[in-house]
Amino acid sequence: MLETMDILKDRLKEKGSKLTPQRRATLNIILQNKGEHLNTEEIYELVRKDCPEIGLATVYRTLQLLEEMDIVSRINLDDGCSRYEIKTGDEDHQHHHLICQGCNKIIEVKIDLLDHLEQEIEKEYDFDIKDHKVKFFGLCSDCNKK
Amino acid sequence: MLETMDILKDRLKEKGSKLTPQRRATLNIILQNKGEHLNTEEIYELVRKDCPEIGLATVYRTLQLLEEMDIVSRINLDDGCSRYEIKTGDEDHQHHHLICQGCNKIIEVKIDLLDHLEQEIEKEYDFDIKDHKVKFFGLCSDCNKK
DNA sequence: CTAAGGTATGAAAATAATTATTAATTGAGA
DNA sequence: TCTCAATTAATAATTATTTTCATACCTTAG
Repeated sequence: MLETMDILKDRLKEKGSKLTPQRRATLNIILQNKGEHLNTEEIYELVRKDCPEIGLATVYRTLQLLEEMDIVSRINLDDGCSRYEIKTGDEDHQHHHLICQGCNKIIEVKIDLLDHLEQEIEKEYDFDIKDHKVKFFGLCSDCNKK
Repeated sequence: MLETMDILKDRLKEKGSKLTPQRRATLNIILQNKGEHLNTEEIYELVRKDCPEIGLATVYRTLQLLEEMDIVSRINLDDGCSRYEIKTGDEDHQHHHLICQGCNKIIEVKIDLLDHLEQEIEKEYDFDIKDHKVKFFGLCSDCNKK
């Protein structure tokens, strides 16, 4: 099984770019925090522990790069900043997010029943769907009890 | 049938707030541009025609207010700014957006098959869903031909 | 070995959307 | 009419993000 880091290295090479220590450190933080949905600032703080000389601009640039390389996805939870999570290669098992309006917790939803809906839209609107983003807002079970 | 403007007036009064000329002008622009998805700057420019002395900050505040009052909804199309559209009272007929990656056109989708999905999620995750946002990215029929 | 030319970087400045502050104005109710 | 909270315009401040720029780092050609 190919490690994510090797995949990144290959994709960078294809593009004439290099896997630098800064890029390696940034990807490592994201890998080590699978399940979290860290924003840029949080990633920056964590990366600095391994790589204290890194600049914030480099983190921004690296995250952009990782998104282009299809290694992470950017999540927008309407909280004023971008968050990132590692992409699973498993295309059949996309997930979406439940955002609790009580405690801001983020829960990942593994169900994906959108295929059917997509087909219907593609037919009816003659629109070639490449990607979708779905968010659900509401109250988690903890907040519901209160 | 109650006019949207009257609804706004009532809801503002309940809260001890007033329907000012600036607020009236802002809501009017949004009503007159049903089907568009104007951003704050665009709304500001249009409102200024009726109400030249209005400040941009007031437009921001008014849009926030209109969202709180459940009169408009804020749409985030990942283009770096908030856009707004009037809310239809018709809760059974929500709509979502197709965003063309070729020409940035926005198409409204009338189909709403998410109820089923929501029920499933509510059961499985014990999460009380209040709202959802769905966006589809891809290519519209025009862009597909090219 | 050394120069050339590209990529990558940190620091700082620039930008864009939005929010806070403040002092003046407005308008509804006593 | 008078009073007082709500509202406003103008401006400053903030926040997230991007760009600029001079420098550092490689790799390859000479």
